[in-house]
Amino acid sequence: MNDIQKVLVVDDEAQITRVLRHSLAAHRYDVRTAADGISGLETFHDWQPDLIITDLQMPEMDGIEFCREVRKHSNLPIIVLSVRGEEKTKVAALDAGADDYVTKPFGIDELLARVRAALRRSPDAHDGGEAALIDGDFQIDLSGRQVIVRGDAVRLTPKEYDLLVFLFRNRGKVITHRTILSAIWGGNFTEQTEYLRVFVGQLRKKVEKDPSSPKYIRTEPWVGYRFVAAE
Amino acid sequence: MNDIQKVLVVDDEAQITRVLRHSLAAHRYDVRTAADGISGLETFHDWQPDLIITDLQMPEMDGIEFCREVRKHSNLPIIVLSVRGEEKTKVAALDAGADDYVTKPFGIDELLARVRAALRRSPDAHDGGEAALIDGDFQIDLSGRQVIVRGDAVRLTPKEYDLLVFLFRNRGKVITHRTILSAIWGGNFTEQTEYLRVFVGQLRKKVEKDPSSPKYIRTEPWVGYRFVAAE
DNA sequence: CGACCCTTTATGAACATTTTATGAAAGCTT
DNA sequence: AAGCTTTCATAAAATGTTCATAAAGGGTCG
Repeated sequence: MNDIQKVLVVDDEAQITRVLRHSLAAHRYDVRTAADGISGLETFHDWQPDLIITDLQMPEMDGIEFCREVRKHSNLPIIVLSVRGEEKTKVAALDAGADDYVTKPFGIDELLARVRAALRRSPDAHDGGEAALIDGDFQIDLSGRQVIVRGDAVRLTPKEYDLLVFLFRNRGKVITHRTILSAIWGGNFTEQTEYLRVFVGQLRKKVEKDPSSPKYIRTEPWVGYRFVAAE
Repeated sequence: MNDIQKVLVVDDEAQITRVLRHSLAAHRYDVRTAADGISGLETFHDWQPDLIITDLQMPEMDGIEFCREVRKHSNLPIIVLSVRGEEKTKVAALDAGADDYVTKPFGIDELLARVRAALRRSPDAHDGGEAALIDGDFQIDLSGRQVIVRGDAVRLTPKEYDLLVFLFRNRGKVITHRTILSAIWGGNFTEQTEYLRVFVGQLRKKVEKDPSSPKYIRTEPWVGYRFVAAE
């Protein structure tokens, strides 16, 4: 888990997203916004946020449907915003997987407190599961934030760990440099491929038996990297 | 976790407790009520409920103080009810450890949905608060609030004890500084990592055989701490 | 007052991240 | 195939952050 938490705001009203982006950023959250459910889901998959704040009425896909889609892949906290105060809607949203429901207009301090409460309760929400075995030699314990290689626990720095987990979560697929940088370092670092090389190198040294011919973290020339799990 | 979930309702207005008891019981919850914070805490300790619903204004001990007390021993979901709509109060309650805040008057269906949402999110079966053996040298007696190291009882200050118990409850996992601070000191202290260092240092001096190379309370650089129990 | 606990502050050491530099490998062009 | 260009991997310096510890200041309760 990062020290700095990632919040995805999904709303079609630019006014709302602007306010939220500003307030959340001022409180040291890493914020991204999406204008509708479809692009919200995209950002969710690429960026793996720690919390989602979503409007209920949106074009293309409404908030309830959006919750359901997100819940298929993760149980990270979702806070729903809406003007509608009807009880049925609230119940539907909460039962669709939302964790909290805030009616507009809302006080920004209250929302921030609810964000804190939601995050506190789920320190690592998007760790879908407990331990994940890759093969006999290599084991990742998501909930314990621990990596075991050939029996020994390996000490990874935060960025190294984030990188490894991100690669692992997308195992099998090729992931572009851009995508990785955006997910681990944030949207302003998508050109810093040097970082990536350095950290991939360090990871391989700590995790691979023979770092010069890697088994798990393969490089896909001209494109990016691919994490391969023996299965 | 039991099939049937236990809900504790704390409120001094008999009207409210009656309605809640009735509605919750109708949905197959096991319900108990308490009229103030003190007896609420008692029932909490004796009965170990899965969720707490509490009013904010009560005689003896207000809802915020009550949240804090409960949080010292457990992180079960807490839903706060109140007539006061002031934002500051909401923020204070949420930062004191509440998971949700519902303003009266509320629809019973909404409250039930929020109860479902809170319970869905909380994987913690109530952890029995009895004695816990860590290994031959180190023993924590939760119900007796006592710690024994190599045969001798160790005197711990309140914060030291709370910290130790919190680490122990999350043993095996890495816990971030933020999470610990939020749990022990409350939501307004999540940046005071100095506190943490001081208290971890004191704990190690009292509990570890060799404080400079700790066996139980490991530091996970840049992330937090991990409590390791011998197996 | 005095004991005790909690909160601050200060400091050197340990550590992670960012930057820069360099050589090797891979594709493209002619 | 030779030469040019882009990309990859690693090492090592520079920068900034966090750790542990000691010790001082402040509050509280009897």
